[in-house]
This record gives sequence, structure tokens and C-alpha cells, in this order.
Amino acid sequence: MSELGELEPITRRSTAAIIADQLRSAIMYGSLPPGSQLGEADLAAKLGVSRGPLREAMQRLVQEGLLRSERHRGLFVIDMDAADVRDVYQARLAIERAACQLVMQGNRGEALATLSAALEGILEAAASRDRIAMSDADQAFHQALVACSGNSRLVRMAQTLLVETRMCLSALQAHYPEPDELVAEHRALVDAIADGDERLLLELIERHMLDSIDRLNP
Amino acid sequence: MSELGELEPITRRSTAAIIADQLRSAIMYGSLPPGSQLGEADLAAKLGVSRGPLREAMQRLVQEGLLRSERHRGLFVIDMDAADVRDVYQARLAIERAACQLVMQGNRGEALATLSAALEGILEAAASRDRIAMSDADQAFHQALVACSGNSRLVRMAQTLLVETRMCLSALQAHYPEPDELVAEHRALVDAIADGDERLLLELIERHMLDSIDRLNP
DNA sequence: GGCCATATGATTGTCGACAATCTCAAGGGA
DNA sequence: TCCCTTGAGATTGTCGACAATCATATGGCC
Repeated sequence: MSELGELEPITRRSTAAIIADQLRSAIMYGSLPPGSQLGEADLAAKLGVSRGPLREAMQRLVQEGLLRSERHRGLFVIDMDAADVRDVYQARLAIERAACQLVMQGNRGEALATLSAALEGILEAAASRDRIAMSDADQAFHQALVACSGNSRLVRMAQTLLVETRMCLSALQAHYPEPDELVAEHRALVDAIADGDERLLLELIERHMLDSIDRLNP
Repeated sequence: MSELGELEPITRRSTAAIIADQLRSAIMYGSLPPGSQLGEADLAAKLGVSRGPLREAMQRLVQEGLLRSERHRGLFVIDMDAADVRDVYQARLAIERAACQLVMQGNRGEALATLSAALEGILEAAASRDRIAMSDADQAFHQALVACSGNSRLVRMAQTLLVETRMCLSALQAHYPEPDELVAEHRALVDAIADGDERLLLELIERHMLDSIDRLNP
């Protein structure tokens, strides 16, 4: 959080990082749909940069696994099949389960405050019945959960997995839980943290992920 | 494995990927020690490429978290403190624990064959009492373990974490387990898989990681 | 003598151009 | 009619050069 009136350099982040964020966002929200090719000249013109920095940014996404590279063919947004959906949620379970354990044996009070706020966000989104807002709030909650673990590696991994999660939802465009259910599931997680019930928390997060796999695989 | 006499394009992987591998390897083995700056012109000359592809490769490692970028200053190999060591092993535990579960509920037979071979490698390395060979075999074992999960996301994450693990060992240059202990610990893992004892397997992998944290933090 | 401003050198960030390769369509032959 | 070859067009891969920024050393001023 930046202080009020604090003077900072205008560009403290590298251009490649900014472009990578833009592309990640575009992929996440389905603006660059799975399987689509990323023409370098085209994109560079749209973003107002040269091909150099753009290529650097794209290499980041290749490393993340969001793009696949075919030599002399171009870069394509990955398209996810059922196996990918399974992999993503299994990996999310691994990360978030570990995050839950760390939260429990770490600063639980601070985590509780952060996650209560995130839960409030889900509540508002659910009230508005806006699917995208709900997804945003859902993602923010899980991002916050992992952030509370204090483990930067877990945070980085979770970010990519959450982007892929959004890709699934955008692509499949279905089977997203009802607002009430969404709120209830996350409230249960927060309550378990509040009660200090690690056993229950781990069980809930496991169910949360495994249910999602079932929901997305008809 | 490529067939004998099979004709394949000489360069099927992108140049950036090859360079990234080289750099990753150099970082892993301590050839590029933590904290050291990566001069672009210098490296490009050594690798026989231009700065363009080199910069692309470096962006991959930035995304991986192996390099940190300071704008207009350059790229530096991350240096790991005690907190980083903890984070890496916590993350490894998360990934490898999940991999173990997937192995147990997946093709256990194939995993057993692969891991038995990997264990044989550890045995040979331990016999030679060559520290580097032991580390290589250790890493290969855990890489194989995660690969047996069949989850490509877990594999990618594990790769980065294993590189960071090697960085710790190269940097701290100490507290690596005795050959006998190394063999015993991994044999126990394989045995647990052979017996189909998931409970024990998870307990062992947990101990394996948590012990490592203690060992590296005096 | 100590400290600040300036100049210099080196390094990074960005760009445009050229070469290599792929895609796709048109043409010729069986 | 179908298939292979061949050519044009477009796209990617690579490179060298220029601009912007930072680090360091030098000289002047207090």
C-alpha cells in the first residue's frame, strides 16, 4: 500500500512485466480465447510497444504454462481439456491445503481479518448476482488465503493456477456454483479458521477442490 | 526416447528455452552464485547469441523466481536466506505430498518401477560418495516422483523448487545427509509405495521435508 | 579535508531491419 | 479429378544500433 502523497518513480516495474500482466488478464477473461494465436506485430501495435518487450513478456507466460510455443509457427493460448481441469484443481488443492496449514500455525488473527474482508467481497458480489464479479471475488479470496501463508513461492504458483481456473470457467461457461452456495462454502472456510479447527479446514478445502473437478467434468 | 536413426529437425526447441536451461543449470550448480549480476553483453558473448534471445530466456527465469529484475540496474540471481529455505521446502512438501497421493491412487506399478530405478541411482551415487552425484540422484528421484503423478503443473512447479533446493545446498555447502541416511530415507519411500501404505508414505515425505528445514537452519 | 556537482563510461531498454521458415494458393502432370 | 510441386505472402527468429539511465571518478567549492 503506497503512502498518500508519496513520490515514486512512474515506472518501477519493467515493461515486460506490465505487458505480461495485460496478456494474463486478457487470457483470464477470455479476451484471448484458448487456442488462439498471438500475432506479434498485431499485439505489439495494440499495446503500443515494439516486438522486443512483447516477446519478453510472452516468454514469461510460456514459462508459466499459459502459452505454448511452436517454433516458427507462433505462440498460442493453451486450450484445456478435461485432464487439464483435473490437473489444475489437483495442483490448487496441493497449494491451498499447504497454505491452510501454514495459516493455522502462523498468524491466524491477521489471516482472519484479511479473509473476512474477502468474504465480504464475495457476499457483495453474490448479492449483485454478477457472474464475473463473483468470479473476481472468489479468486481474490483464494489469492488472499495463499498470501496469508506468507510463502512467496506458494503465492506465485497459486496466481498461475487461478488464471487457469478462470480460463476453465470462461471457456466452459457453465457449472458455476449458485451465489448462496459460493458464500456458504467460503464462510465455512473462514469459520473453520476462526475456530482454529485445522482438521475441518483441510477437509473443507479438499472438498472445495474435488467438488469443483466433478462440477466441471459432467 | 528418440528412435535410432530417426531424422529430426536439429533445433526443435526454441533458442530461449535452450538458453534458459543453460542459465538454470549454471544457477543450480552455483556457477552463477546467488546475488551475482548477469551482464547481458557478457553472457550473450559467452553463449554465442545476441542479446535478444538471451533477454527472452532471462525473463523466463524471472517469472520462475530464480532471477530478480531491477529496472535499469540489471538482473541478479536471487540470494536465499533462512526464510527462503523454509518457503522452498514447505512448497516442495505441498507439491510432493500431492504427487504421492496421486501416485497411490494412480498407476502405482509404473511408479514403482520408475522410482526403483531412481533409487538404484541414489545407491550408486552413495557408493561413490560423490556429493554432486548424490545431489543429482536425489533430485532425479524427486523429479521422477512428481512426474509419476501425471500432473504437468506439479511437474513444472517441482522443477523450479528443485533448482532452488540445489542452490541452498551449493550455497550453504553443508548439512547434506550421510550417504546411508540418504539411501535409507528414499528406500523407505519406495517401500511405502510398494506396500500401498499411503498413510506411511505421506508421513515419510512430510518428515523428509521438515527434517530438511531443520537441517539447513542451525 | 570533506562534500557536492559534474562528466564520463558502461549497462540496460527499445526499436527497426534483415534473414529463415512456415502457410496457403495456384499451376502442372499423372 | 486428385496429388505433388512451386511460388508468393506473411510471420517468426535474430541481430546491430540508438536512446535512456545508472555507477563511478574527477574536480571545484565550502
